[in-house]
Amino acid sequence: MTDPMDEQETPAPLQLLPSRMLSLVAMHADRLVSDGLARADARKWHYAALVALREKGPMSQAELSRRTGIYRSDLVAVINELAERGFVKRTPDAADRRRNVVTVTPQGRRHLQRLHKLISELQEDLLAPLTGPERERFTDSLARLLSHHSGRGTP
Amino acid sequence: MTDPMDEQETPAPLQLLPSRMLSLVAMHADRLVSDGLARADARKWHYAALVALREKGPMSQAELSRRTGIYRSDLVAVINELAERGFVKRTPDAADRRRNVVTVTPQGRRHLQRLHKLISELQEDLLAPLTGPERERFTDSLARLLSHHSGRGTP
DNA sequence: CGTATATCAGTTTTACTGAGATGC
DNA sequence: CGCATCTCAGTATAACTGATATAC
Repeated sequence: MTDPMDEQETPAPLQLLPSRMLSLVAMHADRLVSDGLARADARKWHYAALVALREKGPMSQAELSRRTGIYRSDLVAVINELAERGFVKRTPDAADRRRNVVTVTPQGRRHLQRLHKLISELQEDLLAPLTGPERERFTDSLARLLSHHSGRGTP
Repeated sequence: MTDPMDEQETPAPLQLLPSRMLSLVAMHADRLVSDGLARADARKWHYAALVALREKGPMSQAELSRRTGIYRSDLVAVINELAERGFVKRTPDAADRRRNVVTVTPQGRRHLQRLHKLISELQEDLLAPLTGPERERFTDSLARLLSHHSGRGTP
């Protein structure tokens, strides 16, 4: 009493759809990273903000928001958290008094070093089942997909 | 006046972290698929449910929930939507009157065919920038990552 | 004036939890 | 009785929107 009507093309088993696998793997990756960062009392946006500040130097919150993709409104909380922990300093911009300039402190720099190490290990864990060359091809493909689907760089 | 303290390892530009790229590409894939399905008046879970029913034949909602990963509570709405459109039928199970048996209708089967075609095209769009062999390697890597990080099959 | 900034408050979305009614 | 099923109602999280005050 199985289904008597087997027509033309059989839908792929759900699990094998690239879009679905991407979504699931991304979820796992996300949990991996979030949990890892949580153990270091950090969140993804903490890392994103610190990296951006480290790359480009001190900048306003609006600027930081644009660079990291964190919403201007949510950025407030992120900076609060980083400031509470002494990793960044928020100082009014003398030149444009609407702005706060966000600066990484020495402790923030040390913290970023730790996070960077942590994150590297987590990427390692994430890609564990792939060989070296496979990882390169995989991340290269990801980069190509990303730039193709987001018109350019930071979405 | 750039930052005078450049220590050891430079954190990778955020955009190039595999975990981050995965997340972004997955988001794009998700929008692609969701939007595509929306144009066919469908949602991802509709497809998932129909595929599972097509694969295994009629089953109870609890069973369907387990197979698709849709939460028992959310499944109700999914089945409602599919039933409204005449794609599935919900009938009490005579053998176990707690259960509803969900069956795909002929229209449901046709609908699934359409969705299947649509989804295939969308996968095509998703992987457009990759060559044939690259796609194979990419999806193969995804599958390996998935099975590695979810202990097995459906999470 | 129109535009940008920082902040706060609120919505929307979706995964997820809890509890009740029914039946095994 | 304990356990499973279906259902509804509600929480939690995070992305996202809107509005306000201030300054350019």
